[in-house]
Amino acid sequence: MKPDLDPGVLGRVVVGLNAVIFAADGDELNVLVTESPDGGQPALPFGPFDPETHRTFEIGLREWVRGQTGFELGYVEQLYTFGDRGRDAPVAALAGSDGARVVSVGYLGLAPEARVLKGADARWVRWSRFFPWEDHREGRPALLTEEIEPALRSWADEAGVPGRRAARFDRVRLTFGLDGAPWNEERALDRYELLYEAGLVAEAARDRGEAPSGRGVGEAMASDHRRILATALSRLRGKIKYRPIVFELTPELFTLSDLQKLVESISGLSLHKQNFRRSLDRAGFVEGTGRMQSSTGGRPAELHRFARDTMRSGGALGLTIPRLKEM
Amino acid sequence: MKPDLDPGVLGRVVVGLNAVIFAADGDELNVLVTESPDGGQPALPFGPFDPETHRTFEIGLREWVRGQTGFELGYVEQLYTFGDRGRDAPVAALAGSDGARVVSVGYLGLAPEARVLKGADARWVRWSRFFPWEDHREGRPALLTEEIEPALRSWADEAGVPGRRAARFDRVRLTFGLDGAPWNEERALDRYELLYEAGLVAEAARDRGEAPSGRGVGEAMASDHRRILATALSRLRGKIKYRPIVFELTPELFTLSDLQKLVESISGLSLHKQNFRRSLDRAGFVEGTGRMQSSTGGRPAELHRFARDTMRSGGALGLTIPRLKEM
DNA sequence: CTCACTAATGCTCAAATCGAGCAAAAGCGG
DNA sequence: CCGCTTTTGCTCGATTTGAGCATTAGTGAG
Repeated sequence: MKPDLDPGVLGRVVVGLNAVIFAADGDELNVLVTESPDGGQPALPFGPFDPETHRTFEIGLREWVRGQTGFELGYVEQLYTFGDRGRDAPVAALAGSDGARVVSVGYLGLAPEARVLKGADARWVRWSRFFPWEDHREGRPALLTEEIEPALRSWADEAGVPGRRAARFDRVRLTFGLDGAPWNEERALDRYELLYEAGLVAEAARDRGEAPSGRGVGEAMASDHRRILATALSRLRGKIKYRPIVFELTPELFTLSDLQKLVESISGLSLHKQNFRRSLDRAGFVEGTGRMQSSTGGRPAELHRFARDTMRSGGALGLTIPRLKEM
Repeated sequence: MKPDLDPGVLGRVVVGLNAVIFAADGDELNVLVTESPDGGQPALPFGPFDPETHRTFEIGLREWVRGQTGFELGYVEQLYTFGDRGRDAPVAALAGSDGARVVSVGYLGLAPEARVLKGADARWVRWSRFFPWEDHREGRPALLTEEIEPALRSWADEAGVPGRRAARFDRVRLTFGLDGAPWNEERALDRYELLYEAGLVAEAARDRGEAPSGRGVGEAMASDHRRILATALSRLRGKIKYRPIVFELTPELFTLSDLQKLVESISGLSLHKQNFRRSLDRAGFVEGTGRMQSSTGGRPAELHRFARDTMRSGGALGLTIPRLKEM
């Protein structure tokens, strides 16, 4: 079990940093994407990690995000490190002529506001363009019931051995909440991976070097960036339940409805208003400011702020998500 | 936002894989450690990642674990990628003479049984050697109340500005569950990091190049391995609550008490027996086999197995932890 | 000026879940 | 056969959830 790590023997590795940067814009959660160099497909912002100048990944990340977009990231958290061989093909140009292996460390970043960007080739878009099946705020999307579910069922049906068939059915049922199983919004990554395996996203055919059969569901991204984005979405959806990180996405002052709309946009669910509020003040997350906001019609709402310090001692550390029954 | 990733310009990076491998042995959860090359301090198994021969990190990991210990890992999951500069000092020898930057991808692996090992320099030890303050099965450890808490309070007290003092107190209170705040077993990593910051673990002085002041709490490990282990413990403690991965650690057949003992050993808590069982069959995780085990005294217990397929549709995907009130 | 409309806020009630404890059942050892 | 131990079954009150009704406070049209 002695390490045998002579760098002279091992192949070259280059480390890159991928950032999934979310920001709220009105009621919607947006993600920062760039136009990919190889034309057409949107990509996640990507920056090199230079071990000579950057003491930590996080410092390197913050630095190039600042340089490229002119803004300061707030909350930052490491997601996952992607190192599969197949994945460097799409970024072969970056690997240099000697074909170094590209390893990407994915990060999740949150910013309170979708600010105008310095560089022209990056823009904010809704996450739902890439995962339309994940937005259940208006009920279960038709795309899911009319296209995805039938396609997944026939994919499960195609499995050879009966045992494999049953296993596939079960997996489909549990990840997509079919036949009475509950929809779990946190499993966005599992769902993307299943769709990839079943060949329903355009990336699947592309990565196998085949011609795309049909359009595929949702908009494709460069390389494995849609998988990274799904990882980020899953992580964010899970984390708001046990850490008060929604407030990294809110402005200083907000109404309770604004906050609810934001949580709904993240989770892709519609929530029960009164119960959402109840859980907020049980946890002691927010405090009223007395100031009112004359809304777009209806009774004015009080402006609240995140109660950084006043957070109730015994209370939960995250939001509970009081889901409405599926319509 | 164009990537500028010319490998010729960037410094050298070497990727290593660190594995935290847990296995149950009787009622106790053990972790696999090796004797560190630089004498004395235990280390986590560490293997090189060779981009030439390994298609994915996971394949590389499984291969060298198989080669070094002769057994096959079951469940494997990526934890975190550690790339801070400071950390290569302790593994400088591994980085080669040209001082390549060492980036370690940490993995969590679970094995159903602490099998005898081929190689002689790796052995199974209880995790609690490294984190004695995390084991609350017999009540809150004396170490915590008699040494750690007072030391942390005086560390908080030392902070200059009053605002910083209050912030430190609050952080101590919430991570260690003081003054009425609840103890959250999942926050093992936060607690280790706080102890490190407060200089209460031996690694803190060592990494600053100082002489160790006092012994430090718990047994120290090489490099930042104790932090990696804390990451793994936190992850495992959290994950058993929403995925049925305890069963990656159980033998094929087990009694419900065995299972409870195992969960207690992982979480460091004692659980309420009847409520633990109730939550088990609400979720539909286990099924009886009819066979009995004549125990060490007392009524014989039925042997159960993990109900892989029968898992109740609507049910939770993980265990609930019906904690006993702190004694 | 009043009334309809809209959204915020306040409150209630039943169902489900959780924490805790009592009691019976089934082997073992003397 | 009796006391000991551990498994197993069951009950009960306290919380926490899910869901809906009612009231309040603005806006804008008639």
